Amino acid sequence: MVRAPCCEKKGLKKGPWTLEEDEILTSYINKHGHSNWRALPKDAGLLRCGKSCRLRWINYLRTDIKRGNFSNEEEQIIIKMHELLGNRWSAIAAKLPGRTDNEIKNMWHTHLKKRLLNTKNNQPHSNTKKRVSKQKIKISDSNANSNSMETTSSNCTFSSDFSSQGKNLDNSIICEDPEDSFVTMPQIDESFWSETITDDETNSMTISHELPIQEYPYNNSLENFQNPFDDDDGMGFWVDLLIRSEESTELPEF
DNA sequence: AATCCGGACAACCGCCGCCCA
DNA sequence: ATGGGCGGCGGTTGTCCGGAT
Repeated sequence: MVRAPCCEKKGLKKGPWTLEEDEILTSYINKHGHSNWRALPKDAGLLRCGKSCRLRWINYLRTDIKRGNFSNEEEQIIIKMHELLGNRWSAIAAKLPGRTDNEIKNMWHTHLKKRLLNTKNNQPHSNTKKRVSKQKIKISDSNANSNSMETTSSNCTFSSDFSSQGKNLDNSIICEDPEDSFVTMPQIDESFWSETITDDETNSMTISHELPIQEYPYNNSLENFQNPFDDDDGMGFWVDLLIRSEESTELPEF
């Protein structure tokens, strides 16, 4: 074997990335690409392991990352995809352009899982409101205090994500209820969560698991949700399921 | 004002499968 | 055919921050 040994951890830095490191990584990848993650940190002059660089790039620095709160449509797609695929975050992420598996995984564990749990316990809806957190982007470095940016107008929060090199990766507007910083969510029928799956549909699910993950045209709205799979190839089920459950484009209340 | 606590999310760890020598 | 490196993935942990007390 001629390859270098894996994971030489001596002297490698861990923990939050600094703005300077982000800049180095971004400019290196923009210039040379990332064909070899293991060699990259050494070539770029970073005291990080290749894995750490890869993670930082994929989850944070990539320019095509969509940042900001998940839309209701995105949340519902995650829920439905999770019903079908389980914890296959990367497969779910492949269906949500601009979202990373890590982001979706975090979203699931911090928000969606609890909602589903509450629903399945048949707990009454405590209220009809869902908190919307203000988007606040942090750039982790020694001067972190000065790196958060947030502006608020009367009833909307406009947040800009300034990542490395001052690049604006995403601008997002989070509208809030002007009275109490909550948004009111409509209620939908409990049957939303208990779709009956027929034998035919189950078969379709089984088949779909064996197919390569494909991207479907997701245009930020389920009204624009096109099913590229139809039923011929067995991928139609979950798409149909999503569409059928989307009479309302809002999330249920808990 | 200080402290505590829980939520959110970035980052790390370990495993697995693929690919290459 | 085999063994090891590498990338990718999912689970878990660490850290920060805001709200509550």
